[in-house]
Amino acid sequence: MRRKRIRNWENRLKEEGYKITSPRKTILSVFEQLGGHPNAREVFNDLSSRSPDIGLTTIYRTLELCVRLGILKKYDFGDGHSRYEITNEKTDHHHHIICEKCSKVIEYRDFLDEETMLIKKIQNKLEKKFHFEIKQHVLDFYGLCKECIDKKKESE
Amino acid sequence: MRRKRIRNWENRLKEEGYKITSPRKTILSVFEQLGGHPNAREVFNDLSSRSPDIGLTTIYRTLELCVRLGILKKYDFGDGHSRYEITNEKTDHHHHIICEKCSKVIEYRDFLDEETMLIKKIQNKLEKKFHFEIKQHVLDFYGLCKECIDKKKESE
DNA sequence: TTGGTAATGGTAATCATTTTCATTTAAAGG
DNA sequence: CCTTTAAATGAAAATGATTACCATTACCAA
Repeated sequence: MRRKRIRNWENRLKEEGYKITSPRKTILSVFEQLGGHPNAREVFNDLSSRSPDIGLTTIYRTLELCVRLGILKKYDFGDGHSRYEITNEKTDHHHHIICEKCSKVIEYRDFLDEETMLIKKIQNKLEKKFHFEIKQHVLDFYGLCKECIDKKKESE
Repeated sequence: MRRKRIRNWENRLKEEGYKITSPRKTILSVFEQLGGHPNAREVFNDLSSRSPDIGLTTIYRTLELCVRLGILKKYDFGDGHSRYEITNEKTDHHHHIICEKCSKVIEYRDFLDEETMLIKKIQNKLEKKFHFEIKQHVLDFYGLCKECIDKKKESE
């Protein structure tokens, strides 16, 4: 049984009354094919050969629209570029390990059960204590990746 | 016994061969007195009456220098401004709850024992698996604060 | 007190992101 | 298939945070 590729994001756009345009298809295809956490310019560069007529403005607009509709997730790792990633069951909840030197990002999603429980527990307490309505959390680790550790050793 | 106020940051600067200058004193005093997580412009505005001759450039330079020396910590909550906070025993390790609407930031340092143990465990696992050298982690919660929840209800 | 050097401050530059506006296009209806 | 029309697009200019440059100033060791 062939599984039909359902482009969920097309439905989401239609649901909200947005048009399925050629630039939108092209931009989303980058996320479907490449994965990772590209920023606006990286999407732009990736498209520059295939679709040189898509402007950076449209990329920004499309990315923000998709974030609003939950099609993409937006991350800020503190390197001055907003980064985006397609939302789906597989990538839905995970954390990051970020190299402070070269900005490489690794993601992982094999949480310990203990972790999930602890986060829930903390979240409940915080909601009560501060009257917040907590929607999401970020648990990211920062450090040095293997390559940057090696480079550092060499230069010493 | 009077406890002499030891300005740790003066020592840190001297240790590294940096000078104790009037602008640096003034800028650091903002963090000692106000606390919170001001960004560069907020520091600048706070000083505009007291010390109108300190340039925004110097603020940026001083903040980054202090981050390099560990005198300040730098945060990025994704609202487009880097925010800074003085480092000391009291504020050393904590987490944030950030309102996605108004960008208010609450910090908390409860639940650290449980957290410490779990984080250590996760950290070890990740270091082995990905050959990373993990230096720090961020556990922040995002959602809506009481005021923004109320406002939202009113407007419905 | 003074000389050397780091620090400063104003201005201009940079870089990511947004806004503006004239032109193009998706998609609904005939 | 062919209009119609509002939404979408792209180019260029605007914005806003941060950084670079450079001439001037101010620590601080001698």
